[in-house]
Amino acid sequence: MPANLDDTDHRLLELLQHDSGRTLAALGELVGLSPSAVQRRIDRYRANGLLLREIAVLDPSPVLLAVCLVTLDQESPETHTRFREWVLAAPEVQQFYNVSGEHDYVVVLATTDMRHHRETAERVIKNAPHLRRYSTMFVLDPVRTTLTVPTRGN
Amino acid sequence: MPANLDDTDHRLLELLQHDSGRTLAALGELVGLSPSAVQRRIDRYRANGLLLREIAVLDPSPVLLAVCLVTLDQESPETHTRFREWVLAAPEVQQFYNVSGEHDYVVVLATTDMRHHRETAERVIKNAPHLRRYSTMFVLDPVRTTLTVPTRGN
DNA sequence: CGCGGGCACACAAGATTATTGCGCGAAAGT
DNA sequence: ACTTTCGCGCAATAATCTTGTGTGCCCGCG
Repeated sequence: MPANLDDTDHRLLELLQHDSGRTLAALGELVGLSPSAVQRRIDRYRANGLLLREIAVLDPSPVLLAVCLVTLDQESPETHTRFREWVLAAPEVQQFYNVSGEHDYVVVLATTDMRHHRETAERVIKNAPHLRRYSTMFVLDPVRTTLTVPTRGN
Repeated sequence: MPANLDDTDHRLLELLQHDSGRTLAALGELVGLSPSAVQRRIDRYRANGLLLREIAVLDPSPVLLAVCLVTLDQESPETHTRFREWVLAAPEVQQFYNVSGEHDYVVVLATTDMRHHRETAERVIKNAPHLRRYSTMFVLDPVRTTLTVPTRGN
C-alpha cells in the first residue's frame, strides 16, 4: 500500500472498488477533479501495483459455493508448494488462502451443483498431495461477496 | 443462471470475470463477434441480473484478512436478521456467508493491521447480537482471491 | 410448402469517452 | 531568491461506445 495516498486517492479507490464502470468524468465529479486528473491517478495505481485488474461480478446465488477448511499432513515448504500448485490448477477454486491456526488453508470452491461439487472436491482437495483432513461448509446464502480492502492505514 | 446461454456467452462471461477492462472490439476478436454484438450480449447479462457490477481489484497483500467462523446462540429468523444487519453495517466486512454445518456464518474481515483488526472484530463480531462463539483464522497469504463463478450447468 | 415474425448479426454513422500534449501554478529543493 | 518537480485543467484528437438499419436465419403457423 503506497504511503503517499491523499484523501482523494482513498475516495477514488473506494469508488473504484465498488463500481469500476463509471466514466472518468463521473468519477471526477464525485471527487472534485477533472477527468484527465482522475485518469492519471488511476494510471498511477496500476503502475505501482496497487490496482491489479477490473473484473465483472456475476450473481453468485445460482452457484454452489463451498468453504473448505484444509489441514496438511506435514509442515514444510515442499508440501505447501505441491499442495498449492495442485489446488491452483483447478478453475473451480474461487478463493484460496493460507491461514493461521488449526487449519492450513481455506479454499472456496464454486461449482454449478452438488454433483459438480462432489467431483470437484474429490479431484481438487481429497486427491491433493499431502492432505491430512478437510471439512466443508456449504454456503446457504452469499450475504456479501466483495473483494474490497481498506486503503487508509497508519 | 439463464438457461439459454450459448457457448459464446459462456466464453464472454469467463473473459469478463477475469478482465472487464477489455474493449468491446478486443472481446469481439476473442469470441468472433462484432463489437456491437458483444455489447448487446453484455447488456442482456445486466438486464437479466446475471452481471451485477464491475469492480476494481486492489492488491490484497498489504491488508490483514481474517476468516471468522461464527456460531449464533439460537436458531430463529429473528436472530439471523439481527445478526446480519449488525454485521452488514461494517464496511470492513469483505465477505459474509451463511453456511451449513457446525458454524452459522463465515465472515471475512479486511483491515489495515492487527490493531484495526482487534477493534473491528470486537465491534462487528464480539459485540454482535446473538453471538455464541467465534474463531478467527488470519490469512498468511491470499493465494487466489477472485469472485469467478461457473456458468455452464446442466 | 410458403409466409410472417422474431431474433441476432454486421456495418456505419453519430455521440460519448478516453487519451495526450500544453501551459500554468504550487510546492519542494537548492 | 531561483530552479525543478509535480499535478492540475483545458483543449484537441483518437478511440470507443451506442444506436439505427438492413440482412439472413430460424421457427411456428396456416
